[in-house]
Amino acid sequence: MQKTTITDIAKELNLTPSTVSRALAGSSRVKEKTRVVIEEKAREMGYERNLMASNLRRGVANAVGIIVPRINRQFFSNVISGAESVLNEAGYTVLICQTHEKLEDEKKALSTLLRNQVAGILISHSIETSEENHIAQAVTGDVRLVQFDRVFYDLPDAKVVNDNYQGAYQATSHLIRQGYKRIGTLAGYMTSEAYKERLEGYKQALRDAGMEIDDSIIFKDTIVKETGYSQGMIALERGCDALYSAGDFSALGAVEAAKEKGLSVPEEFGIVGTANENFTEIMSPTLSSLELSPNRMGRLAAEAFLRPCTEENEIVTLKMELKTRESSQRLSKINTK
Amino acid sequence: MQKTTITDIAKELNLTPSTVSRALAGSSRVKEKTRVVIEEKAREMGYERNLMASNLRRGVANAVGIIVPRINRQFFSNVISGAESVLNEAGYTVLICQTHEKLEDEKKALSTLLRNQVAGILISHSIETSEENHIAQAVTGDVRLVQFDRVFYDLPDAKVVNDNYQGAYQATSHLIRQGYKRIGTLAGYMTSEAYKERLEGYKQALRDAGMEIDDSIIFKDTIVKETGYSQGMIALERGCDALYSAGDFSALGAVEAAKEKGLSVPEEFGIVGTANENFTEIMSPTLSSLELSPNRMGRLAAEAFLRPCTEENEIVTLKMELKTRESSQRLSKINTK
DNA sequence: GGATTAAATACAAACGTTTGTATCTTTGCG
DNA sequence: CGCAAAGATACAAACGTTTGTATTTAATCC
Repeated sequence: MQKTTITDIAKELNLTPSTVSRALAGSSRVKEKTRVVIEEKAREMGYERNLMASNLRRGVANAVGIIVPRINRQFFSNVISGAESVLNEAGYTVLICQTHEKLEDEKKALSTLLRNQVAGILISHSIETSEENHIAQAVTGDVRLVQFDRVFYDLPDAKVVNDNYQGAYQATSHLIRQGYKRIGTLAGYMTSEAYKERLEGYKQALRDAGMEIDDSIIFKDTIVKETGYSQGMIALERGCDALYSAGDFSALGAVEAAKEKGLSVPEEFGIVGTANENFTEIMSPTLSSLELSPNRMGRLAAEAFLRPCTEENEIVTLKMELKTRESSQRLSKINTK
Repeated sequence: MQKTTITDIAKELNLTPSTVSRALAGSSRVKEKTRVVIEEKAREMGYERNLMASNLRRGVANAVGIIVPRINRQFFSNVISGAESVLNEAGYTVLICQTHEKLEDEKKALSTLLRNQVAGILISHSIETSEENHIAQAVTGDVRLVQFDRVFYDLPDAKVVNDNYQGAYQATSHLIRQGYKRIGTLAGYMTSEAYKERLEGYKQALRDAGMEIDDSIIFKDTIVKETGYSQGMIALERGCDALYSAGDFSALGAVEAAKEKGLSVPEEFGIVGTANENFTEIMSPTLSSLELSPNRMGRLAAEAFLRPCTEENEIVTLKMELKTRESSQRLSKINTK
């Protein structure tokens, strides 16, 4: 059972493929009446346009690639989900590649997508990626690039990012207002602008409150639970009574460390995480966290791609919202109002 | 800056496109020496095979589609992740579609994938999907189908499923051994074979223990936290002292219900969930749960697709492993050994 | 050394669409 | 009625590969 082609339809109706093609594309060059007949026949014969042929002829695929470090992270899968709805709506197919945080895989992914003639690439680079050359040189001419979350500001394309600075500032200020005196941070990977910005927000909040910045309680290069635990331990030993963590998993580790030290949270130790993972509401104590909007980020990234002649280097920034929960709520709610 | 084609390379070397094509495909019909020269030139000119053209000519794309209800569910994103590694390794591109649990979207996804000439489709059908006709008729001749997790056994293709029956049986038996006397179940959606099987496993465990099966404490058609809470409430009112839940989120809701009723877990109320979501270890009390192997399932589904002439209707079953945690561990560990 | 065979490469058609140009119809107008 | 101008459709080339067949070149043997 061969798939039906426009040539089949044309033969059936004593027309030419070109007319059929134009009819199905809704061109004004074919008479209303014949168009209806053609559409009817196409439906009847179960015609489905062969995208390979169409794309080949037109020189582009209506496919868009998305490159993320890991698809099975809550944040990224939600970004993808958001982008996918918008892109499907607009008639695009979505190709998804993971880099597993490896530069090598990122290069492979770019090349795969280019071979597939994608019309655009939405990318959040891997932790291993410290410079943007391979991205710049991969994306030539007719492929539109959009970066999200983890971005290189030097590339001339649209970007959608979290307002990491503002978020970290807000979280840290909150801890200060709660009366914590020695506030450290689990700062994450410094290869990523996102984490650098969070660190800056943290620092500025301390400065604005007239508090000292102590490098010995700024912990870098990790975002998982295990290292959150070990770095949390060290932080406690160095006298921290609060931490702003650039990730929720590391915050979780730090909470465990505090419990093990016999400290009560939030009375003796306060903490705010980032990302508002689903477990933050479930754990005990519940974890205060900065809420991101991954789905929204995905939608916006997709829209930035779709927008026809957007100005180069447009940057969309998404505010982060602090969800205050038990882990940092030392004063009663009334007092803080 | 036009992309280089095999014709460009051919001209440059005074050869024909066919020779270049064969050389790059590693055909034995071209001399070793010229192949090296061609490969060299191809690299030098930055050649990348145009997949649109290649696929068109060969009649298939080396792309595989994956259809899941939701990409941002821990379980499915891990399945995808597993499948993707295997498929990428084998030179396939992966197209991902979500159905949002809607039949309409599922049909759309199938049609999208077929238009893209995918070589195969890995699918886990939506909750709304109660029969398999649209899948059967979509997948004609040369498209290989593999179902995973939620499957229709009537379709003649490879399947990868969890051993739901065994898992539920194991979980329920565990609750029985712990001395719970009136064990209900949050059974999930009956449109899915997976949940039906879990229900059967639950029933059989009760039967084998000589316990009565009471339909009034078998709750159906829900897997989220909110309904877990409300159904949990009813279960408690009907005298349940334990529940096997076919999902972790509904189990979470039931735990909340028990807490609200002032019952201590696991002393007065025991519960086991399913899926081993990441929050099960984090919540308090920690939640016993049946562990699935989504990544493994993805890999196996991909391998089933790749396997050349596998027997039709091959079914791979993955054992579920009970992770015993606080929520069901009423007897001391020593006693249960 | 010429005939026979094998190895290497060239030729050309095909995949199904799209699209610029050419041809044929119809319509409107003087 | 005849002619120009639209209007509608046909023709044909092209997109970049792949692949069966034909042709050239090199190797082998008596």
